[in-house]
Amino acid sequence: MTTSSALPKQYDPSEVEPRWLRFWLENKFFHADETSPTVPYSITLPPPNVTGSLHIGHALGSTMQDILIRWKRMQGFNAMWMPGIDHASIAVHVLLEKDLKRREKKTRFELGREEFLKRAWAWKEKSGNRISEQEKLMGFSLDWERERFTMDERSNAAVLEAFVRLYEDGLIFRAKRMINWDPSSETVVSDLEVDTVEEKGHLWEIKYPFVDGSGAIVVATTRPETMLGDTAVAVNPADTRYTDVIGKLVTLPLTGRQIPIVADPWPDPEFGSGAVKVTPAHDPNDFEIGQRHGLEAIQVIDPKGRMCAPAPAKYVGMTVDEARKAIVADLEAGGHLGEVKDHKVPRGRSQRSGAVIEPMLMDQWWVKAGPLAEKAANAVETGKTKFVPELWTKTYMHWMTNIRDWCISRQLWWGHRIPAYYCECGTTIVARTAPTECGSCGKASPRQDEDVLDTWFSSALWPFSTLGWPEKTRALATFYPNNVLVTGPDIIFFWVARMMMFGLHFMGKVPFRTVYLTSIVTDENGDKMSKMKGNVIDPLDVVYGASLETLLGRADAENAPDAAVKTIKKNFAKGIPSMGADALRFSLAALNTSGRYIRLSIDRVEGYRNFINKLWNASRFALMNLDGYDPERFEAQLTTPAGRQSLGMPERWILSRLQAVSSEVDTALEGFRFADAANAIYHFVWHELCDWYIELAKPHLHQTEELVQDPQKAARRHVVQGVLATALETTMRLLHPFAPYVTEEIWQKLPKPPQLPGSLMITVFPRRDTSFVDAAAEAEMKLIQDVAVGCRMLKATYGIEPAKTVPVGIRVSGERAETLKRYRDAIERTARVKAQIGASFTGSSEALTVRAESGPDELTGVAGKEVINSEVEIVMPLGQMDFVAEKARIVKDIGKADKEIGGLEKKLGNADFLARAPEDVVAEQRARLAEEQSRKQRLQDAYAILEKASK
RNA sequence: GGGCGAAUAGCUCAGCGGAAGAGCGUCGCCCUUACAAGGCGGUGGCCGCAGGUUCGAAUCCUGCUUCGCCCA
Repeated sequence: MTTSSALPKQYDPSEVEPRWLRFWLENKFFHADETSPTVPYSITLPPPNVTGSLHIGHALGSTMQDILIRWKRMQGFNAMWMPGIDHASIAVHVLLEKDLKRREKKTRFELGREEFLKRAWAWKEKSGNRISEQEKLMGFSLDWERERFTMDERSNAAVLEAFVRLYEDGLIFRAKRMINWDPSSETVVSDLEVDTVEEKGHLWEIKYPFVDGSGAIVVATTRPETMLGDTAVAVNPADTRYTDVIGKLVTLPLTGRQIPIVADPWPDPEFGSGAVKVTPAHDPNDFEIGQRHGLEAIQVIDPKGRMCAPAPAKYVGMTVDEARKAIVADLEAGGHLGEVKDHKVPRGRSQRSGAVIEPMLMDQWWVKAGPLAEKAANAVETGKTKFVPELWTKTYMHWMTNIRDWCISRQLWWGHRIPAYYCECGTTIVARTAPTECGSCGKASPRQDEDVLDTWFSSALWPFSTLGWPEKTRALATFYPNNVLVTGPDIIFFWVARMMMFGLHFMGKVPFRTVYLTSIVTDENGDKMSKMKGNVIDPLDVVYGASLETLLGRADAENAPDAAVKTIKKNFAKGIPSMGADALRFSLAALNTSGRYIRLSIDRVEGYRNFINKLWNASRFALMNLDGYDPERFEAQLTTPAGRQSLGMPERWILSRLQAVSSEVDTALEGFRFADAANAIYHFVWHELCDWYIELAKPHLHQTEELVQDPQKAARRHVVQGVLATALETTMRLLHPFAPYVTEEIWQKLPKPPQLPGSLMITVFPRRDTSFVDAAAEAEMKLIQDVAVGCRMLKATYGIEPAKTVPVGIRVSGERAETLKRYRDAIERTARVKAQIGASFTGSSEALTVRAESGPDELTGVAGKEVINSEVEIVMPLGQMDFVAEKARIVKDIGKADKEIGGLEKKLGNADFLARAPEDVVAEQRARLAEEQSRKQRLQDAYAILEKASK
């Protein structure tokens, strides 16, 4: 017999996890073969950014993907999950440039392109490998042999091909338009990567004198320094105050230039003076006014964020802020300044560098988004791709139908260099290989564009570039389109939308059939996790544990602000205990409801770690009691009707419940309801298997002399062993996608038929087998549970220690009495009572008996009474009962019954209800009323007995 | 300003037309030989407010209040 020392009392993930990870990797169980004839199921991991490490958002999304992939793999699909890393052009720049500045006090321009790229690659090697390692530790079953990088050779080839084809199709062009300029990194940034925040500022009124000397027009502006580039003043044509001045010329102060007053719908007569200055080169709205009126765009701010010619020499070289001060002072000195008010000013800041964004007019490369977006919108409208939760469809559609052209050039070095070549003669050549000479003038070596492409350009190709595109590979044929894309809603525009556009354009098919959007993980207070705040929970810290010192040391190394250090000290005063990958994964699944946020705290994970431990101990118990068990014999027994008959009610019950939970999990996962699936398993394992089945199994498993002698008992023991082992084995398969390590560990130890494969992860996921569904067993078990719980409640009410066995009488008749008698030992064991079962009571406060025949109760003494329903009640004789407490409890119960009865009577007294409600509903309500009335009567009887006794 | 959403137990959230639920917390009692990372029991709700539809509303509709998020 196995002894308890064979398995530790507490599950130790640190010992278990590395073993199975190695086993899975060595056996290449994560690898999918594209030539396999089985039905494919594929997911592409949204590639993590190479600058980071695995954070909690990745842990969430990837856990959901792994659950899907492991589930589908076990269902027999050819499941392929594509791993990779994103080169994150601008993020790497920001990081390396900061480092360069701090350590060497240099800019990237001083370092040079070549050396900078060398460092970027070195960073990629180090950081990229770390992320992959972390993904492995989480147990993610990614197909590592396919791992890719957005700047590896094959990706480069895909990007080049895509650019050239789009150019040839007229969907990529170069044009001078308004862009968001980051003066600190000296590059364009995407609209999507600019946050507009309201900052404190001023509204300045400036007087522009009319050229004809007839006074001045007052304009209001939040950016006085841009006046040097003004080329008009605009007023609303509906604004009667200005009707007469439209068409006049004003002199631009400080420059002496003459500019016109134009009528345009843009100025809001209510805002400021109603007249606005127009600077087409430095404001998107002004640019449009400029377009409408054919105004010149004069650039007075350079790419470094400094004033430049043709601004007056005095200001050239000043920063925007310096220029503002100087200009305001000069305007005031010249008598051109009007009122100055405090004003909230919207300011764009780069999400990446934090720098204030300058709108600038520049030549850049663009993707013509309209035609691509039309197809992408249509694919969702026609259901070729679906969003889950469905509400995100609107966000996607809204963006797609208000699409703007996509600026794809970046003045950065780390990325895919734009395959455009310029000749001195003015010709632009876009080609797959560098041209040796200009096609139109014949001059040698046209110069390649210095810029690189927006990172998201390569991401948009990712679902098919990873499978070999532009080559027509077998992998592409097998795994494209993907079944699902899992990502966060904040990434809909970056990834989802662009993958849809490029997927449809290049492949002619949507890249994925379903887009599942995860919630956003926040801390327990609902605040977004941030290193600046110190409330970040690092998934690997949860898995392996981290002391407060470790956390503080890391914060220090990352130059975290004092506030963050304080938060860390408060939130993680005792550090983070090691929870194991399974506990974290299960927590993320269980908390992933359809809400938009997941508030994660260590306490919650601890709760689910306890669940893993509970499962571990249930298995430990089973393994201690499975000696002599023969899985093949049991399996054979289950396949015959006679064998099935030999199962006891609790066995039939737990196998029936197992069917229910299996189908719940399956249905929930089909609908991406991960929390429902996880909670169904949690409830089954804890509150059905452990709380009831194992408790009921114990007496049959106990190896005694008597049992050895009695062949019937030995046979019964074997059946119980079989059911317990089977239930656990099935549970492991059900739970495996959520908690792969502990389930594999337990599964490997369980005795099971020899024909099963060598790893749990390649067994078959449980399917509903209706032959095991047993409503009768479920009803019988419910009665046993109700009675046992009733007994426990009576005991708890009177402060009787749970371990102490007390006598109870159970009044019940008919079929139910038979059930209770048959499973008397079950009640006695689970509630720790000595039960007498019969149709009526007689007795006193010290002892009672139950009579087989029905008749009036003759209780002369005091007793606690629990009414289960109209046909079952429990009485417990008590010498020193607290009459007051018991009467109060009964009064409360009568109150509850009264409330129910009142509601039901009202409902049933309503003629409209009787006439219009479906028959079965009416019948149900009638039955409930009868039940409640009977229950109330029993309670009143009990009360009367107490009254009599206490006199 | 435009759009999208949310409000249910102390907290986090399920439920989305026919008996108000779970997990965590909290309060009692228990070291009951699988598990104290445990067992048993209890407490706790005008289902945001006001109307409407319906025989019947937490659930559907309208308005309001409060709070999020996205876009300008």
